Amino acid sequence: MLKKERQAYILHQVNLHNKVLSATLCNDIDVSEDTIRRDLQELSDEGKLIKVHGGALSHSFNDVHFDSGGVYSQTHKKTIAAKAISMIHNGMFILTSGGTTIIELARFLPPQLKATFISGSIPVILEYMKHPNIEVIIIGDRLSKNSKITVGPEAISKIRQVKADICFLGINSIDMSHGVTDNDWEVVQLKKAMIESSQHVIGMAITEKVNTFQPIQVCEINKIDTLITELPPDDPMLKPYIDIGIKVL
Amino acid sequence: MLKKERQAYILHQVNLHNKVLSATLCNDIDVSEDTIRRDLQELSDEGKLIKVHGGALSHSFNDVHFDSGGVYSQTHKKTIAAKAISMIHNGMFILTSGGTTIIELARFLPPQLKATFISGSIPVILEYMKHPNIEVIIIGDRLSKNSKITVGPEAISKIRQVKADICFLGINSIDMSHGVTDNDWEVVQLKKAMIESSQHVIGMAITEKVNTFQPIQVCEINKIDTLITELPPDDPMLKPYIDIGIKVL
DNA sequence: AATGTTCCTGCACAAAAACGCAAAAAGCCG
DNA sequence: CGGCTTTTTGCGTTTTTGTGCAGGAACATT
Repeated sequence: MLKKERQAYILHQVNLHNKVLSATLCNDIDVSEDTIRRDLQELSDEGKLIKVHGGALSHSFNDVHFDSGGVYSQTHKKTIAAKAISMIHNGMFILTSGGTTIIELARFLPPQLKATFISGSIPVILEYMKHPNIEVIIIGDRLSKNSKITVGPEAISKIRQVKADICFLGINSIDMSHGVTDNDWEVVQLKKAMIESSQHVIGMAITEKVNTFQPIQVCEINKIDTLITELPPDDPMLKPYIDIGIKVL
Repeated sequence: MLKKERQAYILHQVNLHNKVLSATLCNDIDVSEDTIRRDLQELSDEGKLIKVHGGALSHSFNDVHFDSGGVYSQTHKKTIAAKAISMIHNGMFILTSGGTTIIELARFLPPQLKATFISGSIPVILEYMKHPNIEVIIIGDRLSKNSKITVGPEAISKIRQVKADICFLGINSIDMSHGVTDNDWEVVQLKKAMIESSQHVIGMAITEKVNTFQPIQVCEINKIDTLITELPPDDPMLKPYIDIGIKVL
């Protein structure tokens, strides 16, 4: 069998089944595994497929690209994400809500981290999918098209079954008297459940959102254990929060 | 034998078998390998064939034709999606598996359609999200990084709780004796549950996948109510399926 | 940490291609 | 016909290409 012929066969198989094992291939065609590996290497160099340990993947199925769009205040959110990541350790169970801040968090998780992330937010899950080591648990239920997160009683009951080590909450509004507030009733229900199911609650907010409030309350201010903003912890704006015992990063 | 005559013969052979070995040729015609090689070189320069180490290939054989977007056999898959859409009506509950064929289906749902789609496949859900009117229910559980679909007992039990009107199944392999088969154990478990929970099971497969099989069985052939391929229903390849009572579109 | 896979590197060997050269064949023309 | 050029072909030698094998590194899984 000619080399090109063989490579065409391999490509065909990959495109047909989205993945292919080198062991299977060297069995199908009658050549050594080295040859298969070299073929996969070449095809991979040509960008026809993605070579992985033990075989290859189709290129088309693999890269799901989604418009994250221009993220508002992205540099601030990256600062926040970096601080948040310092609180994550191997083996943790971590609940995360939705929101662009959480997406940034998901995007910058260190590659060697091994932990379990639980979420119902599709954009966040997309970022988790790119990570090589973390385990991802998806909360199922009805998909809310606005917030791109699963909402409903089923989702809430699933969250209640979890006892997470920490919970990262993207915060839309927070102030001393109203606590954490938001404007989507269904999302608020979810966040409430997440807070109840976590030993440690971490709020993440850019300072534009600090000291503002919205119609629906997520929780009292004292439910938040740690607050992360893009400012240094000694900024006067954050002092009231520190004074009532919230840890500020 | 004249040169022109010889080259015509070579071309004929290439077009007939899609490939040709220079060793075979110099045996058939009685000339040295150098001559054959020179002929192949000339024909290759004229673009009549593709010269490779050890012989030559027909041009059609070599180039795997991708359509726009990089999805393999996309036009076929669009044909299939169009046929599948004709089976969907307002108000239906619809279970869908994963796979590129289903993604095409999701992408081309008519905008005015109002129905409920249930799925655990992230790429498919992304397409559903863009639709203005449909309701989307997400099956939760552990996310399998390979197949980008939620798998596990929780997902299966959720599917069991559903009684869907129809189920669209992306099929990896189907043949008369092995039924529907696949190569990922966890995905197979899901598909089994989907079949049990649906009143009408529709298999979607490009014909390259018809009459092939893989290690793990999803279901017997008779569990499939309707089979959709890119071919017209009267194609002889599909006759055996019609004969055992499967509706073919 | 321990184990079995899979991967990469360098090597050897065989098959095929490229190159140069010369002989043979064909064409051209007086 | 004979002499000339041009084309085509075959043969040896050198290079390149394709393939398999062994040993150690990297990887995944327990």
